[in-house]
Amino acid sequence: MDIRTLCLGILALGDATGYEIRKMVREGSLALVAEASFGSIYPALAQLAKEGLITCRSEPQEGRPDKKIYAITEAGREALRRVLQQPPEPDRVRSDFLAALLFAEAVAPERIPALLFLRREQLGSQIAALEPLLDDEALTCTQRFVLRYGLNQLKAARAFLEEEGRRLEEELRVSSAAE
Amino acid sequence: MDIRTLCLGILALGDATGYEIRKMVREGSLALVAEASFGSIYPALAQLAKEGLITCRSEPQEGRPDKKIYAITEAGREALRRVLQQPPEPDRVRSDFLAALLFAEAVAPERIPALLFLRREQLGSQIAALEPLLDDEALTCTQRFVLRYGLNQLKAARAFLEEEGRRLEEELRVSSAAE
DNA sequence: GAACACATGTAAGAAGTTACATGATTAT
DNA sequence: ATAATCATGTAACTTCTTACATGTGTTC
Repeated sequence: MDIRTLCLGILALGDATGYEIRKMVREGSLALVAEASFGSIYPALAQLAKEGLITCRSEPQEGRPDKKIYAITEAGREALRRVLQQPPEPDRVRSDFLAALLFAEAVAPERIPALLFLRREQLGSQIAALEPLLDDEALTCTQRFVLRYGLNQLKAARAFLEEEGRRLEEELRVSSAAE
Repeated sequence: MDIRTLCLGILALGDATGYEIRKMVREGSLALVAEASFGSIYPALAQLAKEGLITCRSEPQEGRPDKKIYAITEAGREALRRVLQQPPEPDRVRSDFLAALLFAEAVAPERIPALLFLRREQLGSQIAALEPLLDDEALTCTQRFVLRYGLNQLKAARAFLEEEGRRLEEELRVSSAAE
């Protein structure tokens, strides 16, 4: 899903400014799912507006640039529906942690316990950051579902590391002692 | 982790050609972790060789281009170690499926059951493709760990969809009937 | 008074993908 | 015969990020 479609989809959930879209992508349930920077969001919004898939109204502000509030049009909804008819691509996971584990075994096995520890920490704080979002009463049931899905995945990873991480460390100790 | 480092790491696991690296990234435990196309692998290998982090020996072949077998050097190992000293970045998940779910609620809620179904199918075949790899006796314990980690995540997702997917569909039926 | 939140936008550059170029061998 | 596998490489293109440009208001 490219940034254009992402912006279009977010605007289907409600009117927003570019700034707000960025915030949603960084903090909300959308953060689990996608990424986007200002440098890609603003041009995407301009393009969508030019094509009539969204509209823009300016709200004057003092001491800062006018707020540009974008709203999806019926043509935009239709375009989004067409995209959603396609089966979504498989999720892509890009895990530097797992890659580092694999490579560390070859060149720096002593680094592995630290990698496991760091990841457990990281997962813990991600979970802690996400969990309170569930308390928001305003969530739709699908938003709640997505959040819970994300939490489920993070917790599954943490549980795996708790249970199996020590076992891995043990195996490595044994095999390095055998040399 | 950029493609350069990825190639360097793979060569730390053993000598390989560009073609083989591509295969590992598509099929092995590495497929869970990273992606790379020929268009990025070949230039990366050429660059690494120029910098002395890997070496290249050519093996003549008939009827096809010479096989270029790359091997990591001690300088390469050292460079890789330096990279591994840095804490790895948090995993990035890019899930068009979850995004589609969120957006579908707004513009095409009738599409949600199909999305859930498709994802369950997709997870099933990913799991089925990965599971037999565990039988490979040649896996190092870390490679096995990574594979099992990946399987654990896929199964956690599938279990979540089995249990909670139906509940979501039910909730949506109720709320659409209420209109 | 330093840092962060608000607010938009552009331009240069990084990083990678896709498609092209070439062609034998092997399996279906 | 048609497609897939083996094998390398380049060039054009897409896509996105980072950094710059600008400035006020608010919080620590």
